[in-house]
Amino acid sequence: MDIQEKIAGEITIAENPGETIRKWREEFQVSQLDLARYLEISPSVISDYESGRRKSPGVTSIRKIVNALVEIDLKRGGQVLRRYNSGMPSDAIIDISDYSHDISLERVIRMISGTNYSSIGLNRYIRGYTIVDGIKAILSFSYSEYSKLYGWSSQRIIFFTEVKLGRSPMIAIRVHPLKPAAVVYIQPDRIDDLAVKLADVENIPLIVTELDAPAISKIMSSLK
Amino acid sequence: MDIQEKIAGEITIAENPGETIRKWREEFQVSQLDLARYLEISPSVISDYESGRRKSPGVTSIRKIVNALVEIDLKRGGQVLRRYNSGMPSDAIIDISDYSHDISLERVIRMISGTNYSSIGLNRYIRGYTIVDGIKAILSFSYSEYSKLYGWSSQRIIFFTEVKLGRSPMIAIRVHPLKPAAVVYIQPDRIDDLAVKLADVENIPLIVTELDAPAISKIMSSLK
DNA sequence: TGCTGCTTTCGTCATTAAACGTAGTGTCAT
DNA sequence: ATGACACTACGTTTAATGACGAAAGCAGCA
Repeated sequence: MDIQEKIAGEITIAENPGETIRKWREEFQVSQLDLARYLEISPSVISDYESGRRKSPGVTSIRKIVNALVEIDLKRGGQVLRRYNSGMPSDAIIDISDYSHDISLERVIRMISGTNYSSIGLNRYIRGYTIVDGIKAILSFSYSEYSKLYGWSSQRIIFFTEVKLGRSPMIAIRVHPLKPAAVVYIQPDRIDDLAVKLADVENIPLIVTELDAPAISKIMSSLK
Repeated sequence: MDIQEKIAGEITIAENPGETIRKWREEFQVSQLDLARYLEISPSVISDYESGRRKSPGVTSIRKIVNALVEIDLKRGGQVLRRYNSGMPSDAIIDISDYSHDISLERVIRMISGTNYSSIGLNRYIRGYTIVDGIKAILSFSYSEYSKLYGWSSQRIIFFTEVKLGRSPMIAIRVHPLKPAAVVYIQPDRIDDLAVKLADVENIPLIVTELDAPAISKIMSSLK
């Protein structure tokens, strides 16, 4: 989920959408005038929204306003965005890609010679994959950056390298709202009971493979 | 952030809001007819939205629709909501309380004979504390339930029992948006390097105490 | 075959959002 | 005080929303 959706959602659900628009405009430190100039409309329009004369703004207006705030901030160097989004893409993500259609999880697991440690079945479909360095991700990702693991669809496999007991990755998944379709540990030292238990609770298959990350990357990117 | 805002945000930002409305209506397994009946409007209105004849629905319409979907699901027992929100209150929280004013962290750590394992100073203040069973919390809390650890203020100490290496609790904190003022491990087996590193990165003092949970509970509740 | 339930399409109408522009208030630095 | 800037208030226009209801297209199914 990106920041635009978060702001738009807040505005839409708020008792008073206008006030919420104002809150975010001020948060971004954009004057009504600047916003109006950017959108090439009259400043009074912004005032009308915020004061509540326009009681139920349409999604197009909201989208325009929210996008404008974000884009203005980006032009200024993205200072505000960084507070919410903080950080740049890191080197924790080794490979990430999305497919344009469903791919059978069972087939993928067969191709990477995976062993299922959980009691969750493999008859589901994925639309993307992410290969991530477990330790680096934990150390370098802030909360909101975890959503980067999910690319365009949360219906995906996440591969973790640098796994010792396998607890950390499953706990990160447990605590985070987005859940992958499957988790694969790449050459882990061993698999802790808690990791398996968490996988079962979350209804996420927990797979182990002895192939290495480059090999997996090659296989996954060649699919379809 | 609750689910209504998430859905509303998605609808608003989507290229095609109507399709996104449909997606969520189907996700909730509500027919256009049921939704229309609940909102006491004609089914054709829903169809008009979803088909895109109404290109820029206002926030009131969206709010009504989103709330209706959630309320209908609740009436049916909240099956879909649980997938996103999952879980009931648990017995993982041993004690939780809030103070009506600031209390010096340094003083608290002295009273519980704590040792600071991190390089973060103790000159800060807390407004509450939570004592939680680390394992049970991880197993029974869904994402949104983690906020229960924070009571009224996130300016608080969180005590964890049942700690082995001390990685899991810090990872949970790392991944979650709310951050406590300090973390205390109650009689851990040992302290892993990664736990300390995470505490430093998060700027949260990581303390260890050899007192047991009931003793801590007594001390913390007697404060002021 | 015909019924029932779900959905779509469309013509129509009242209301209101979306925009303008002008006029006006308040607050600063100069 | 004289701009410059940020915002508010309001009257006005037009295009679109929000709603209806009727008709008709598809399913499944007894």
